[in-house]
Amino acid sequence: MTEQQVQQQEESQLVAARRAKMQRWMDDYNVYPWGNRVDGLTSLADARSQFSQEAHDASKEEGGVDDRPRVKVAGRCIQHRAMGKLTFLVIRDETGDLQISCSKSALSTEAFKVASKLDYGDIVVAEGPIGATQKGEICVWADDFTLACKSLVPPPEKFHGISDAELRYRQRYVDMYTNPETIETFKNRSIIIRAIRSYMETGGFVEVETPMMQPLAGGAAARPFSTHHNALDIPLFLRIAPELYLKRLLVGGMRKVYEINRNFRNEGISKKHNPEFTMLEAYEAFGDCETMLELTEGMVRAGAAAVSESMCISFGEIEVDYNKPFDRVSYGDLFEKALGFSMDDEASVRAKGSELHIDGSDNLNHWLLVSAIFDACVEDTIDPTRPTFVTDYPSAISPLTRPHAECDALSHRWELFICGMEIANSYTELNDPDLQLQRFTEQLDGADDEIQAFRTLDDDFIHALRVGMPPAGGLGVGIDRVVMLLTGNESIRDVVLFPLMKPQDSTHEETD
RNA sequence: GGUCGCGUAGCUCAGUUGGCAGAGCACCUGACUUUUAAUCAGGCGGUCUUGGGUUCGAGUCCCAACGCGAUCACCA
Repeated sequence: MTEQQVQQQEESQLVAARRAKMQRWMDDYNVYPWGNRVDGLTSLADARSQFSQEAHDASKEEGGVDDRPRVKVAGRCIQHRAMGKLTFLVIRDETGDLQISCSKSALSTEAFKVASKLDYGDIVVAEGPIGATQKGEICVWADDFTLACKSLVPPPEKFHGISDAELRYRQRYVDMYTNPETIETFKNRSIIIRAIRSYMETGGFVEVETPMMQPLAGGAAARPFSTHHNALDIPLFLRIAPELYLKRLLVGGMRKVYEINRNFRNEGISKKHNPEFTMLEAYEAFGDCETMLELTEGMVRAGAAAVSESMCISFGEIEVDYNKPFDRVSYGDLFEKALGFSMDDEASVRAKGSELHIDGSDNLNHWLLVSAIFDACVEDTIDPTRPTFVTDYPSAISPLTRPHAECDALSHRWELFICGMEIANSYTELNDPDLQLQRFTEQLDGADDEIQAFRTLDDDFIHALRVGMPPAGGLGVGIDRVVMLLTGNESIRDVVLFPLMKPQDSTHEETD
């Protein structure tokens, strides 16, 4: 927000009213509007569960003993109904909502005044027996009530929460308290990632952290973000993948390693792409892409089990049953089934390329053309309700992958698709240093000037391979996309707390 | 980056053929001891995203910019 906008907001009438009210409370009732430490708080869900009908009934009898459980709770005011000598308000915390009933006769004059004039958004602490109203609403009958934090900004519409997607992403904190399902999603994200970590640890994988700022951005083909280190006066790139560093760890002698962390790719933004995204990469020495396939199926299932008892989870119109074994189909079979001719049939592939008006279809390498056709019209033929491993990718589009011994056009690589999204990518790693050097060199030769500017041969990685990397399986999993699937959110922006947004106050210098 | 759609009060939205800027909620004042999006009475609130243009007159029509969304491209 610009200073001007902040100023406008602070000058608005609604804010001014809240400031005035706060000042009155400070002057007249000696209220400190910013609160202090509070011990012994009970969550709202906990407090609600402590309600006892017997104790409630007994407390209403003439001369009955009041042994209703006492609770101390805190939350943000989301509803407020003042009725003269009685005020009802509903507060919210991350576990749910609970009504607080404030009777003038049970509270100090000051506390009752504050309660009856409370604003939506104020954070309060209330203490008292947990009981119910005449209509049966479970509530805390407050005998102590204090302001914990004055909210100076009025909340959006009180009943429906905010629906404007832009506002939800820009002011996530407002989205979170007005739309409880937002917190639910991010708690589930945490649960899923914890389940995945636990699954990896159980499998003997060691979590490591490798550089996010790299002198050479390798391990994938994306465009990197670039930055600069002042003291060393060198350019640095935000990593596009941790791959080349994780493999060095296998060279060093670690058997099973994984990393869950952010990658940064300077590419387009879409429902499935945020410029920074969370990726799990795992490498297992003496494994191959088959071991990684089994690992991945178990991992996705562990995540699903952590957030869903039935493990049947809807994603838009699609329902996926994660109990069932995942499908697998080879790249070539899928291609032939979708198009009616083999991907080895160069003439038909060439013809199809022209038909689809694929860029450079006349002189593109056969396998690159196959890949373009595959992306254009074969991927969509995968049943979205069935998690599907597509295996045996062409080597030409898999420069870090070991080719098949019997047919070096194909490689030991698979990708996992669920609901039309690419979720994971895995290969039997190439550990022949000479072949790897050749692949890198070919890749660089094919690159245009712009790509050459940031893609440089990683000599040290080749050196590491010469030292010797054991045969290994490698895996990358798009964690955000897994969370999308397992929480039923169709946009990556709904599973990333603070998705990248264009600044609203962009002052653009016109350079003519 | 291309195409299409949207942008009106704090929020959600209406605004007719181009003719005084509207509603509900929120907010302010008052009443009310069992409310459930409480109710009742009264009141406040606008750079119609921004900048140009057409017109006697523009929220409305035209052009451009900005932001958001959808979609395509890009992303092995």
